[in-house]
Amino acid sequence: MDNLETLLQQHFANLEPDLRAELLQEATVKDLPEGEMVIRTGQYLKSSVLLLEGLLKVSRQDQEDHEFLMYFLEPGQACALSMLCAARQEQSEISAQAVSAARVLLVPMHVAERWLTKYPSWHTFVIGTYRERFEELLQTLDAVAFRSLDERLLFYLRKNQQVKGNQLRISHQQIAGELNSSREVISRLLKKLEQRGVLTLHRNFIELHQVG
Amino acid sequence: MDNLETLLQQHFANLEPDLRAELLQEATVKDLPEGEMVIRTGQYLKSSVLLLEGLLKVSRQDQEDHEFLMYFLEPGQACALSMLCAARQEQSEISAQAVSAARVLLVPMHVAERWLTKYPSWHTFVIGTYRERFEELLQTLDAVAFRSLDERLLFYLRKNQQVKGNQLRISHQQIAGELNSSREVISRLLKKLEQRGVLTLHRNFIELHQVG
DNA sequence: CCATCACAGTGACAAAAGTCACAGAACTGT
DNA sequence: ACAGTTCTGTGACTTTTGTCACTGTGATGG
Repeated sequence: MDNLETLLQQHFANLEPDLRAELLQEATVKDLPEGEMVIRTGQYLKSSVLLLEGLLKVSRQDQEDHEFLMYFLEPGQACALSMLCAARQEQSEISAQAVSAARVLLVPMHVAERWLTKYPSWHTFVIGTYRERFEELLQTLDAVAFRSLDERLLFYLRKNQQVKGNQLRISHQQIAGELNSSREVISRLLKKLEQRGVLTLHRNFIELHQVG
Repeated sequence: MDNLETLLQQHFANLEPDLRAELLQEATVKDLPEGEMVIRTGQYLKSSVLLLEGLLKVSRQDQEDHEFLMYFLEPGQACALSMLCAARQEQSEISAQAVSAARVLLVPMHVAERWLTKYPSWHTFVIGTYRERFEELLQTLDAVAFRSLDERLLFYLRKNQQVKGNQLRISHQQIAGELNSSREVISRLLKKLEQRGVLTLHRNFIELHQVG
């Protein structure tokens, strides 16, 4: 597929050409409609996930109904958690969902491992992925540990803004879920933020104003 | 130093002999008295930290006085965060403190990078370090995000128990700091735990009972 | 056009955690 | 032995967050 090669070149420019070629051979391409789950909690992964197109939302879940937004993945990035689970042959404790229609590459575990020694650029990529996600995670941890819910809400909205723009099509219920809070509380806090002029509330979407 | 080689063999058995030899040449050994900070927030790191002996406490801090226990490092382990900061030439946002007298190896950044391609076992070690710490961090995140303070307190105590044994020499104030709470609250919760028979309170130390 | 449904707003109350004030107990050095 | 310090316990209060109950409102589909 011509299109595929272009995407690879565009978003994975740092990988050496040989590796890109082998990626096309060894990896499975998968197209995901909006809303589809790529990874589910409790699943055993046997592949690493690389994102070619679209937007993925990676979140943490526990036994009960709690879920929790960790970070977004954009094209050219890989899911560190998927590598981690795959490598350990353990159950996934996270889930990934396509926020918008997405196209991913699935690299089988054993291939990914082989490449680590074969291609320096792959190795760098993997290490880089861990590093980036580690930092994201630290930020999230900070927010949860040190900030109160209203600050975290703002943090959450900004994070969404970065990848989705100013118009967020999302319900209060969903937000509550991803911040592990309850709808009523989120409603109240959003109202406050509206009064402060940070955003405007509409039915089923929130309009963020530019930062002053 | 003979002792040093023994320690290396003992705790870093998975590293190939050549690498262990080179470690002795290239890395700086540093002895830390109890309580000493190895890494401070805001510092620029130029080395990765490997632990040979003793116990290190790695915590996160923010601008204000908040601090936050992330995990403990035991001999044979390396600080993933130190690798991360060093590699990025960024300011450290964490701190590491010797809980008991410790001996560490400092591997200069450029050497560590060179080894990544030179020694497969080093490469495996680094990836493994990221993975382990990633998982620890996820656990911590879970605790903070989903658990209430009394559960987190228990989680914290167990974590300490694993590395320090049943007798914890620690004040309520310190605990409060590392859980980002306040002394009074911790005192009260500890009292509850004592009533439940989980532990016994003494001045400046807490005795954990065996898990039933 | 109306029944249904998801979404949003709100008041009242409960629970969890943080803050303030103070007191006593145990250690420390002189 | 005594003063000073650190650690701990506790009651009263506030703030933040969660829960419950109920209302309104727009969308959608027969």
